[in-house]
Amino acid sequence: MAKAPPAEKRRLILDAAVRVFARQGFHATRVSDIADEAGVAYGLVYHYFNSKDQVLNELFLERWSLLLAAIEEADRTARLTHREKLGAVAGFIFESYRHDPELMKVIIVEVTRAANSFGRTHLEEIRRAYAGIAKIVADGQAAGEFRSDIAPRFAAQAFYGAVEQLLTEWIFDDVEVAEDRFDEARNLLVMTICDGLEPR
Amino acid sequence: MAKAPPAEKRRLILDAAVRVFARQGFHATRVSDIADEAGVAYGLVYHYFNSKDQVLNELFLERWSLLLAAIEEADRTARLTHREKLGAVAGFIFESYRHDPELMKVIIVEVTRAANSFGRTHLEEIRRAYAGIAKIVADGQAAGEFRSDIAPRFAAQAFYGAVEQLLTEWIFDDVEVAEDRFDEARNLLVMTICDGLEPR
Amino acid sequence: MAKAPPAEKRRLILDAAVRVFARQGFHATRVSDIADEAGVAYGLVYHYFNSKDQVLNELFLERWSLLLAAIEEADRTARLTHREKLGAVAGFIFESYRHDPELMKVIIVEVTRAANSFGRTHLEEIRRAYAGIAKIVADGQAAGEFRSDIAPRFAAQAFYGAVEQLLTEWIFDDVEVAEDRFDEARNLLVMTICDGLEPR
Amino acid sequence: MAKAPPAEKRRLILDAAVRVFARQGFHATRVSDIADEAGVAYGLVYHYFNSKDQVLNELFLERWSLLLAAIEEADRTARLTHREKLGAVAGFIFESYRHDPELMKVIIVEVTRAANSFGRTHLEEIRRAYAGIAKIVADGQAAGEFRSDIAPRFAAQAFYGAVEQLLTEWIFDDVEVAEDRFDEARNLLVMTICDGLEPR
DNA sequence: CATGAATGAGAATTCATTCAT
DNA sequence: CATGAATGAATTCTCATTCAT
Repeated sequence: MAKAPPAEKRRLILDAAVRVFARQGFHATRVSDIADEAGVAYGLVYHYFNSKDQVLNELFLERWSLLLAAIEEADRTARLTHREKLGAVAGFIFESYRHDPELMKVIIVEVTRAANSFGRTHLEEIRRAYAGIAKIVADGQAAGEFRSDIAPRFAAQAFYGAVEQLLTEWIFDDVEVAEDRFDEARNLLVMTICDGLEPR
Repeated sequence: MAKAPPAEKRRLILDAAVRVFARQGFHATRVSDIADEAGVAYGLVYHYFNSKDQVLNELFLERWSLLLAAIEEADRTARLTHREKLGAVAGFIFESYRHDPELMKVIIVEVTRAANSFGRTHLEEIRRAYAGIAKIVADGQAAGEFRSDIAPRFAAQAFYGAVEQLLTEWIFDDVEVAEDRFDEARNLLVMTICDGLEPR
Repeated sequence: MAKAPPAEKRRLILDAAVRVFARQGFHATRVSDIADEAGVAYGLVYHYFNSKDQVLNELFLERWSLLLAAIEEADRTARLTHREKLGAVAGFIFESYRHDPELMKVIIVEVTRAANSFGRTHLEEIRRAYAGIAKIVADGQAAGEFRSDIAPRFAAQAFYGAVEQLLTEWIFDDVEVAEDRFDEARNLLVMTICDGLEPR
Repeated sequence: MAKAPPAEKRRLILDAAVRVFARQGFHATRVSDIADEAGVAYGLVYHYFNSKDQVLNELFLERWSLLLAAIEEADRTARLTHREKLGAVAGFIFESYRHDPELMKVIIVEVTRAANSFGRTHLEEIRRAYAGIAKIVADGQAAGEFRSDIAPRFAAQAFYGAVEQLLTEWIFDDVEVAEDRFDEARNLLVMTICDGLEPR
C-alpha cells in the first residue's frame, strides 16, 4: 500500500486559506479561521508555515508563476499572431478565474491591488507579467502588426488593467459567472484593445 | 475681528489622515499617527469622527463626488465628441492625481480596489462612475461614433480599468510623476481605447 | 421684574441627572448625557459641580437627610406607639418612592446597595438611619412593647432590609406602582415584622 | 501518571476574579488585575472567557444554582416544619458566606443588588429564588402554620431582604465575622420573621 | 506530525475633566 | 454664567505567534 503523501495537510491548509481569505479578506481572517476551515489544529498552520503572511505569499506565487509561464508560452508560440498572443494571455487569466474564482479573488484583491502591503512585496513578480505583455506588444510593433506610437509598456498596462477590472467586477458581483462569459470576455477585450472603440 | 472658522482642526485631521494613509496604508495607520501628523490630541480625532473608518469614508466621498460631477459634466457638454468626453473623464482623473497624488493613492488603494472592505461599502458610489462612463459610450454608439458590438458597460470597465492601472503604476513607483506625463497619459489612453492597438 | 433665581440651571442639572442615572445607571451615564437631558451645555455641569461623582453625592445627601429627619421625627413623636413609629418610617420611605421613584431608584441602586463605591463613601450617613431605627426598637423594648431577646441593631437591619427589598422589586419591575400598593406595603411590612408570620 | 486536569487555570482565573472583584468591585477591576492575581498571562483570561462580564456571570450562576438547589431541597424535606424550612434557607445563605465571604460579597454587591447591570441580566434566576421561598410560605399557610393574610410573595421578599441586609452589613464591616454569628443570625432571623418583634 | 493552551504586544475607543473664549 | 473644543489617560479586547506535551 502506498503511503499517503506526507504533507497532504499542508495542501488542506492552503486550500482552506483560499476559501477564508476570499470570504473575509486577509486582514479579517484569523489563523484560527484557517485551521477551522481546514479541520486541523490551530498549531498545525504554524507547523507548515512561518506566518499568516507566508500562507498568502505561497498562494500568490504558486498561481502567479503559472501566469508568467502562460505569458511566456504565448510569447514563444510562433504560429500565433501577436493579437492572438494577447488573446491567449487574457484567456489564461479568465480561465484561471473560471477554474478557481476564490483563488483569483484573493490574488487580485490581496496582492496585485494592494499597493501598501503584499503588492509591494511582490512588485517584482507582478511587473514581470507586465513586462511579458509589453514584450508581446513590442514584438507586434516590430512585426508591423501593432502601431508604434504607443509605448509597449503603456499598452501592456492598459491591457492588463482592463483585464483586472473585468475580474474585479465579477469579484464584486459575488455571483457565479455564466460559462459563456469567459470566452466572450476574452474576445471582447482583444477586440477593444486591438481594434479600438471606433469603427474601422 | 472675524472668528476663526469653528472646525478648522477637522480639516487639519482629514489632511493629515491623507498623508499617513498614503504613507503607511489604512490598516497600518494608528489613530495616534493621524493625530500626531495633524499636531492635535489623540481624542480630537474622535471628537470629529466616530471612527478611523469614518475618516477614510469622508475622504473618499469628498473626492469621489467630484469625479461623478466631472463625468456628468463631460456627458452634458454638447460641443464635445464622445471620444473627447472620454478624454475629459480620463483627464480629470489624471489631473486629480497631479493635484493630490496622496489622496488619489488612498482612494484607489484603500477603496476602489479593496473589494473586501471599503470597496464593498462604497460599491454603489463606485459603480455610479462606471455607469456614467458607460452612458457616454452608449451615446457614442447611438451617434454612430462608436461601434455597437461592444457593450457600453464592458467598454466602460475596460476604459476605467486601464486608467486605474496607469495610476496604480505611478502609485507603486513612488516617484514624482513628470508634469508632461499627465496629458500624455490622457491622450495615449484615449488613443488606445478608441483607435485600438492595430494600425488603421 | 424679579430676577430669575441665579442658579436655576443647577437644579435643572440635578433633576436631569436623576433621570439619566435612573435610566442607564451611574456608570453608563456620561456627563454629556446629563447635559443633554438638562438641555444645557456640556461644560456647565462642571461649572456647578466638581465631578460626576459630586452630582450623585448631592442627590443622595439631599434625599437621605430627609429620611434621617423623618426617622428622628417619628422617634420624637410621643403620641405614637413604637410599632407606629416603625410604620411611620416605612411609610416615609414608600412615600418617597411614590413621590419620585427615579430618585429613589438611584439612591438605592447606586448608593445604599453599592458597597464598593458610593455605599462605602456614605457609609456613615447610611448607618445613621439604621441607628435611628434601632433606637426606636430599643425604646420599644424598654417600654415593654417589643420583645428584648432580639438586638435592636439586628431588628433594625431586618426591618430596613425588608423595606429596601420591596423597593428593589418595584425598581426591577419597571412599571408604575399602583397607588394603593404604598399603604398596603407599609401595613403589611409592619405586620410582618412586628407580629411575625406565625398566627397569634 | 495521570494527566493534569486540562483546564485548571480556568479555575485559577475564576478564583482570582472573586478575590479582586471582592476587593475592588467589578467596575474598578481591570482584566489585567485578574490575570495578575491568578498569576497567568493577560490573554489567557480571554482564552477561557469571552469578556470580563462572562467571568462574573459564571461566578454568579455557579453559586446561585446551589442556592436554588438548597431552597428546593428544603422545600422537599417533609420532616421539617415550614419555619424550619425557612431556617434552612437562611442557614444555607449564611453558611455560604461563612464558606466564601468574598464570593458572596461579589454576588450580592455586583449582581443581586445591581439593578442596572447584572441584576437585570440575571433577574429571572434571582426571582426563581424568591419564588422558591414564596412557595415554602404558601405551603406553610396551607398547612395552617403561617397566617394567611400576608401574600407569600410579599413574605418572601421581606425574608430575603432581611437576610441580604444582614449579609450586606457584614460585607460593609469588612472584618472577619465571628463563628458563632452565623447560627445566631439564622435563629434570630427566623424568630424575627416568624414570631415578630412583639412579645407573644 | 499534531495539538491547543499560553503569551503579551498592540490598537481602537471612551469619557471625565480642563480651559480658552 | 455659559459654551463646547481640546486633552490624554485608561481599559477592553484581539490575535499572531510560541511552546510544552
